[in-house]
Amino acid sequence: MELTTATAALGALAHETRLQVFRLLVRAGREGLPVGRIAEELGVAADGRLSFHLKELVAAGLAVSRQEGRFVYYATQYEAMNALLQFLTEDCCGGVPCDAEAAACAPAAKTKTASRRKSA
Amino acid sequence: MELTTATAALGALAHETRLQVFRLLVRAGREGLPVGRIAEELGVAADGRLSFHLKELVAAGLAVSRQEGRFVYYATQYEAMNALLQFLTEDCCGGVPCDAEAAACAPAAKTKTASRRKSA
DNA sequence: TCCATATTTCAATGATAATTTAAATATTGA
DNA sequence: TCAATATTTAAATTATCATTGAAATATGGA
Repeated sequence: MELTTATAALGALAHETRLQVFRLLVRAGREGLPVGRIAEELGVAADGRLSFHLKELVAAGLAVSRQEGRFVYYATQYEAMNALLQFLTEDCCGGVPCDAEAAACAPAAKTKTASRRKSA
Repeated sequence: MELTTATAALGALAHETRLQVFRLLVRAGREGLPVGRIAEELGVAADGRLSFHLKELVAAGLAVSRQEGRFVYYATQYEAMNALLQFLTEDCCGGVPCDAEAAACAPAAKTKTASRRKSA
């Protein structure tokens, strides 16, 4: 992962509403949630503001959207999330064994591939 | 971890210089690095700008500083880092087994305690 | 086709964060 | 105590981001 990409992703998460949305979507799994449902769960309005924040998450690569009927679903891009977490902890403590583990979260519905990496 | 705390931490990381500093410190381990060395490693000036960014990391709880002789050392606050990563992946996929693992990195020099959490 | 629901877009304003420049503080050794 | 190294602080400018308010687009059902 590139520095610029990581910075953009972190910037997208550095906002209370977006962070709440992101965490909600992480919980929601690969199928995601429609905008109205996101708004409802977080107790915010489904207006231009939320739309703006959702777009920011997509622009940063942390989420994807798809239209389904008259609803637009947003879902976590788990690969990007994992790459970001790994980027942050990379070569922790200079490679000396220190219980470092790359964070990983992949939705069971889609794949059951173990995400444990070689701990180097 | 609280939403506000996490947002602040992510905001601190959402800057190219600070992100580079953070990753450098993660690699450096608990003893950390003096400011001049950080500047040298990253190829940036050890000026007010770097000082400002270092302070931001400390303010966000992601780093700590200590004076040693005429040098000021900065080091990763691993506990905060781990808490943040855990916060981001919390209840991934609604608790359904999906290879979710809380990220963890603790410097070997200080503790060898396994940081693997119950994967729920 | 017309209305209602769902979501997005845009332009303007207001709020925050980063860089610059310059001066200040702290520690060590001569 | 003077000079040198190491790092921080502050005020002003510039750049970037978020909110507001209102209009626009899209889909499905009556």
